[in-house]
Amino acid sequence: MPDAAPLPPDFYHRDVVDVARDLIGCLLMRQSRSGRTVGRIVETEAYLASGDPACHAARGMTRRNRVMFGAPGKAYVYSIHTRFCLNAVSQAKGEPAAVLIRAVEPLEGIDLMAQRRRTDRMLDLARGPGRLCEAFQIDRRLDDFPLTRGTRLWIAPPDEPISSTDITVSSRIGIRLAQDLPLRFFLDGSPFVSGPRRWHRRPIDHRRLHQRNRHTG
DNA sequence: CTACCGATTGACT
DNA sequence: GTCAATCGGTAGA
Repeated sequence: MPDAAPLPPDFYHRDVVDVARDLIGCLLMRQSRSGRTVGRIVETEAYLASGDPACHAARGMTRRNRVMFGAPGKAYVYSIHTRFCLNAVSQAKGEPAAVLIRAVEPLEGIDLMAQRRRTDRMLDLARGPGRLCEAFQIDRRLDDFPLTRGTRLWIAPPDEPISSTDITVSSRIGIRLAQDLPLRFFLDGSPFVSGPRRWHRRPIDHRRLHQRNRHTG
């Protein structure tokens, strides 16, 4: 595969929902000392600058989410449950919005991904945001890194055209708040997509409700 | 400092 | 389908 040029800053300088949809089919590129890995983005989620309580920026700037408040086109990498998640900061400076890259189809550097993930199963290499980051050796050192340079970590346009009719929307995965917003996009029919393949509503978490009720009396 | 919690994953029924 | 290990981030005393 030839070197693929990165998407320009203007690509990210648009409504975050448009960016999330248009990232489906794009190529996630990672060049590290140990080699190159490439994957086709098959699943994303948008996190909105306003009206979205599930967005990390919903309750103001902190040390963790500060990158979201900056210029579009940068990586926002955060840790959760000992894993990392990769986002592309989008929309506009001062409007903290981002696209979570949830899954890619491994295309190049599959052996390297398998080594990092300690599994040979193709479907376990980069299906899910935490697995993806492990396969691509992405951690908080890449927080605030520009995705528009074509070095270390970048995103390139699709290698083959994606029809908008092949992209499905659903609710987002793994969040407690704002579960009903249609902000998850995925490539219809791809086995490399994580989670449900159609619209769903997550079940009520009774354990958490109980804890919450007990705590608030 | 403590307490709580999660944009997850892997193991298990 | 269910469940919890695990730890950095966050808020608050």
